[in-house]
Amino acid sequence: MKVRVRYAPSPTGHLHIGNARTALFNYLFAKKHQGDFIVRIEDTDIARNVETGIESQLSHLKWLGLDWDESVDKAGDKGPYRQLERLDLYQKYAHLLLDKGLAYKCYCTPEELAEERDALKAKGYDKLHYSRKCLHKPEQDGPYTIRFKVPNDHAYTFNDIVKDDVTFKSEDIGDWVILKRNQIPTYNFACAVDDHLMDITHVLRGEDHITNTPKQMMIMEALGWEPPRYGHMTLIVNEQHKKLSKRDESIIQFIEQYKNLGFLPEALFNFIALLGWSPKSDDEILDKETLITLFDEQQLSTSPATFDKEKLHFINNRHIKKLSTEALIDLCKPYLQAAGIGKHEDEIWLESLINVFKDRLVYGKQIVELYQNFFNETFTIEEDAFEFINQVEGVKPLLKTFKSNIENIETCTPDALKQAIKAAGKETSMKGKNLFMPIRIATSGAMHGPDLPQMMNLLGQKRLIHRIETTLSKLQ
RNA sequence: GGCCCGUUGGAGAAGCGGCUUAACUCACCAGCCUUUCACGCUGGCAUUCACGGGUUCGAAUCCCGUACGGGUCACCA
Repeated sequence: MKVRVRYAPSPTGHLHIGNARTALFNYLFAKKHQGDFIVRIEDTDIARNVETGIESQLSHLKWLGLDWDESVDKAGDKGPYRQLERLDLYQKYAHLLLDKGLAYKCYCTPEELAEERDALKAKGYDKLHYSRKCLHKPEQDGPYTIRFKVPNDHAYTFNDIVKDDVTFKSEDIGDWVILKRNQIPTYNFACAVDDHLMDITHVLRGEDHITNTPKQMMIMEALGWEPPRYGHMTLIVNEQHKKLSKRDESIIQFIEQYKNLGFLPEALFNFIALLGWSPKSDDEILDKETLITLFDEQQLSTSPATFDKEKLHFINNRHIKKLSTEALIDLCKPYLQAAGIGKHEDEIWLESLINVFKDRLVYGKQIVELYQNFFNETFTIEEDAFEFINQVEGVKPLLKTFKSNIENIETCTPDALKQAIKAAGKETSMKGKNLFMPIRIATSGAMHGPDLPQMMNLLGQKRLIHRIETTLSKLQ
């Protein structure tokens, strides 16, 4: 049987990193097994739907490099792919269950139910299940919901792709609503119906869905359907080991934000694939095609995946280093322009700027920050750098010589600057670390940084001279 | 509280009963390279797998208990 998986977002907001991961693993699984990847829109919460939700979800999936075989914009023969367009289907099956005596109409109001629950809670009960008081109520007028009659004394066991055998007992589940007052299905019901009707063979989703599984299984069973294979991936947690909450400010959570910061889609794809999964290979910098061939659902982790920001930065940096100069310029240019940087400079200047920072650039927008720290008009020397330079024997003659060498340069190029360094070394008999470090510190203020001649060239003669003078005055 | 799940170095993680004197990656440290820095390369960094018991010739790996952490209990998805 052909593998068919689905990613089923609700259009209530932008693409979240957790959802992106679900989508990504379903995609990987489908591609790995030459199956179909379907995107189904679960928009049954009409109060929370956002106008642009669908478009936003789909466009960011696409940006990440996930393409689908069937969805709202790419019809297959199992559509429609939006749940609000399938209401007749859910209603049909809900009434079928009603006819079979496996479900019943409930006339309780939300207020009544809340009261009931509060009363149970007050008595200290753990199970706040519905009382079933409408189970035998005669047919009456007015709004109603349809509740599924959960079988007594039934165990739901499934072999989870990630967690192996998992069992839930029916006594832990109360009769639940399958069709709301507004005749729209609830999530678990619509999901079960659609998974069957769309021939879904495998369901890969977050662990927060694991308690939904028995509910979906009982619908399948009541309707005489074969449930798909389920796999529940561990949650993504933050540094405090809490589930990523959309309000958590410590982590950037939406794909769009990463895109806007100038993260690369292939890097994000790479990073997300490592969230709760690991390849057998040693290398962790992987492209989409490699990830597809390497993917193995047996390698899905059972312990929570910690969102490691450092790792994301590392991975993105590695992908940036792979970029051609042209691609990197395309990435950085908009941020520089927005910050008003380099307006009067030419393409060559831009290219050398980017080449100088390429090695340490984490994401596109960071180029602005790097630029500003680097060209800062108020030149300051870092503490450890000053300590170092201050104890170098003969540092002042060296810097003076170097300064005059620079002043004598006619056309400033990296090569001319390199010669200036060499000459200063020769004239003052300084070499190695004691030659390069003072020059680096006097011109950049730090002990670490990009390639010296390249960087100095970017700074320009005037600024270099000024910085060396500042350093000299501090040295006394 | 009930039910489900997890716990390996500074960090992310591999490990699926003997090949583990615990892989790999990040960070850190050292060496080489480059007359500096960065890159790159090489090496160092858990005698130990939350704790207690058990099974076994043998356990990070299986079982039980404890502690801690998390998820879930809607006419939300």
